[in-house]
Amino acid sequence: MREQLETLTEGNETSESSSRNTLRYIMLGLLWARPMSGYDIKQTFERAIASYWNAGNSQIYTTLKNLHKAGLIDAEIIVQTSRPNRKVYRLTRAGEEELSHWLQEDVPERFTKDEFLAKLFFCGAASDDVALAHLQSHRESLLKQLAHMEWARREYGSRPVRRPHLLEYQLLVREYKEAILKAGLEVTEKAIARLEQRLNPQS
Amino acid sequence: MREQLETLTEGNETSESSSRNTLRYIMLGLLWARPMSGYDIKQTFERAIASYWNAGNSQIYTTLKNLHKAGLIDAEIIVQTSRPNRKVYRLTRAGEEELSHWLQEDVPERFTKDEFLAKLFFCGAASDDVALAHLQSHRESLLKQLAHMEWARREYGSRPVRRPHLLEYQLLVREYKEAILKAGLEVTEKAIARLEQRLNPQS
DNA sequence: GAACGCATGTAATCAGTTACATGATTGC
DNA sequence: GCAATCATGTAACTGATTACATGCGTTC
Repeated sequence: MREQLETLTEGNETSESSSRNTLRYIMLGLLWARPMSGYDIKQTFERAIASYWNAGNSQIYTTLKNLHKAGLIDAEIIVQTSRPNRKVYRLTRAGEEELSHWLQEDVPERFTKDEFLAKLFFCGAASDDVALAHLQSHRESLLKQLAHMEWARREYGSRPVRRPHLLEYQLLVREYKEAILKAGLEVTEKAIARLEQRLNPQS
Repeated sequence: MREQLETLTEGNETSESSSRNTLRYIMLGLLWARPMSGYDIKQTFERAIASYWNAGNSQIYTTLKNLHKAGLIDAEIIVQTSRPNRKVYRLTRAGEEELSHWLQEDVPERFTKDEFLAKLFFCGAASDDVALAHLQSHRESLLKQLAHMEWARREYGSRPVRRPHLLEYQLLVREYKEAILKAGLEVTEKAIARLEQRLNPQS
């Protein structure tokens, strides 16, 4: 599909990584913003990132171990008495470079999975009731996501942060995500109205 | 996170599958619409589904083999002279039931990855030029996707099909996808304008 | 004679999910 | 006494990508 010129087979030692592995870079980015433990990272995902990326604890902790082994982050154990100890990680110089390299790289054009649309596409093979139920629960899901963004905006939107310049792009991302959620909601609600009309044409 | 009651450990022979493995079901759905070869399936992905799901040839062919082994599809070899032979698959009764079962199941709430937003989120750690470049190439990508949908509408939108009832939901999916692409485009263009203004404030 | 369309696959690897495992403290 | 929050991980598995492998016919 895309031709790959292999005329220059040598000379690829520059950086030993070329995109993908997005999670690694997201985590580097988070640790650039401030030093954090695996637990903190998980929290940040849930609070601020979950609508376009997420990871389970298992993946987070193994990735932290990898990043540490690769020398991109340093670890420090914070001893606590009435709570389990924390391992707090912070970016090294090499980690900063890796992050900056990723930021400058083009975003690879990979398709975005959407299981809802995939199922809806085939709803003609089921009944309209089934389609309606999916649309309704999708609407609930969208409303929940929008409510969560609203909550996050209040809770974390206007607090002093260590990296103020990050805030601007975080707002942009939120604006983007909110816009597409709302656009999806509109189409969903119109479709629900149409179907309800058809299935239940009283009044 | 979600508790799983294991009080009823027995009794799970009903259907040996419970969601996930979306690709399998998409392929069953496509074969329900009409019998197809792996090659046809790949084409259909590219033409009609690629914006919210896709798969490489390797995955398509191995999945076809699995579905066949599971008795959900039948295979027939179509001998051709001036072209490689084709293996055309069609749904069995068991396959239809599996599909219908999936269609009635709730869509599991899994987050949707978006590498563009993930990178944009951290663009405060780079320069505005970098962010601008990403936004511009994202705009191109959105325009390309919209153009492709336009093309698909003309090419495949108004032709007789074996399963006319499918068409309605396919149109809805297209409408949905188009709406969110346009919403994203709008935000992207506004952000580009803002950045260009800032980086290059002549006139 | 190069590139493209047709047509099918295998092997190795990587990313991501699920299940499992532990344990103290705080609030209801 | 029960659930939630804090806190860190390992092992097994499944889903998805990348690289590799083949080969004929048609069009430029």
